[in-house]
Amino acid sequence: MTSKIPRYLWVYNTLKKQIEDFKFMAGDRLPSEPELEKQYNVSRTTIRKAVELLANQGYVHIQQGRGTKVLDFKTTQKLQYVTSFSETLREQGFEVVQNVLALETVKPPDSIAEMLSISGSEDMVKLTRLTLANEVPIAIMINYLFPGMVPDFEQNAREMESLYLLLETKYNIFIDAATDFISAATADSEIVSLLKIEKGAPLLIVRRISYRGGEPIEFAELHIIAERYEYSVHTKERPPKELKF
Amino acid sequence: MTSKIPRYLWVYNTLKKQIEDFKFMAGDRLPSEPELEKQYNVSRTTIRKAVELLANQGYVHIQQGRGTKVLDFKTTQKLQYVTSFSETLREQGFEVVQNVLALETVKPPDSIAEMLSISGSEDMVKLTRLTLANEVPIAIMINYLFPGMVPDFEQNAREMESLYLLLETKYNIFIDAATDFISAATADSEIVSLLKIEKGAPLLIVRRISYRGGEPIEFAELHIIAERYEYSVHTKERPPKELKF
DNA sequence: AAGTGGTCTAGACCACGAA
DNA sequence: TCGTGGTCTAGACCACTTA
Repeated sequence: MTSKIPRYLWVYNTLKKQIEDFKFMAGDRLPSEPELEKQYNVSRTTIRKAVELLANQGYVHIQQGRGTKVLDFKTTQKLQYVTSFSETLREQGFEVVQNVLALETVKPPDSIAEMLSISGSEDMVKLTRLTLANEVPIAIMINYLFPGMVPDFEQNAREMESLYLLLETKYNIFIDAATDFISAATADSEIVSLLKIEKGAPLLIVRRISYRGGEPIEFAELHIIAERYEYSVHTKERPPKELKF
Repeated sequence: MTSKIPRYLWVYNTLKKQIEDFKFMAGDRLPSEPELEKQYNVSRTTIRKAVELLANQGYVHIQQGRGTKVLDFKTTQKLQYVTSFSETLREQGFEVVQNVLALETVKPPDSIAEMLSISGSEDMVKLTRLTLANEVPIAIMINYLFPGMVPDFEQNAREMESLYLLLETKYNIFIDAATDFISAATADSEIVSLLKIEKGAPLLIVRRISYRGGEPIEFAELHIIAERYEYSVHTKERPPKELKF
């Protein structure tokens, strides 16, 4: 029964919950690895995998020779993963509505074709939406998708809550990485009328390429009203040592 | 002799080099794990650790039952790690100069004290610099540091190339994580005169908290001319499954 | 059914930090 | 020196994909 999930995940989740419930306080040391072995009755490999996950999520800090320190998990959480814009807003407690402004089939502009490493003569689905949080306009979002990946997209698009959720549930497409290119601009007249802001107001521009298994599967362009939303990103340790050959 | 570095790192670096040298082409499969075991004469654990690293760096994509696919490493590289602004510019081939505009000891503004979870009555070192790339102004950078961590900072600050490099070499401070809060604004008159741009020009605002071992050690605020620099970020897979208890 | 990656064990020895 | 985490082995069995 319990056997559906791997043991290291069970250990990970148990320890994580204890940290979140303050059974371990920030600054405390986690029990040592041999001790955890006994407590959970698993091998050291399994313990280490669980603790490594906790470290990746920012719950603990591992130090050779010293022990594993519990961190203040509220400060360094949940920022390092692929999420959609609307999901992030919802997590922050906003009521999010996405109004579809346009749904077309177009040949992508050269700049986008180049970023996706495609020819540009291939048709793509272009979805333009206005994002409102608590009924206030926040952003214009434009998504480009490959028609072959999303059959009958038009029917589904108009009633979806989140594009990523739709991709996962209806099309079984799971995005596992993304690259964001972040810039800034001032509002031009088209944006002004859609977002109902003054001309010249600052906008955050985010261009995102989403990947599954190393293949680009989506391009998105967000024009965000800077005064109403802030983008946050958590970056982690440097890559492993380079060797000189 | 060779024993200074762990074997999994050696395997990792060897495979990585082969991918970068196109010994394995994008789309190819990496040899299977048992095969790599034989080739490198190490255990499966060691092979798996090396391949896992490659996957984390975006060189390969691992699929259970199917194999490990080599990716186009140029498209998804080197974006997920902590780096300094000036280091990034240098990597892109610019000649970077940082002019120190001011070096003061101040009590941090409430907003910054709050982000760092400190009282605000504690003094901090405030360093204000103008960043030029190929002699063109790019950004204003303001750093707040704890005086206790950087004794004799004034002498070192004026001649450093990169703040992070100085922290590492002189003070043995290694930043291992950072959170960026990214926003946009339009240039006010103070910025206008320093950066020599028109009033109202779009700026990217990046506020960064840097951590070592879960403790905040630095706060930085960048005002970047949006037309001259773009910020990029790579995010990865979602966290492990949550369990319901 | 065969081959791939995923989980797990029991045990060994090494490297680092603190007392 | 002792206790911590870091590396590594040889082997077992499981889960997924493809044929």
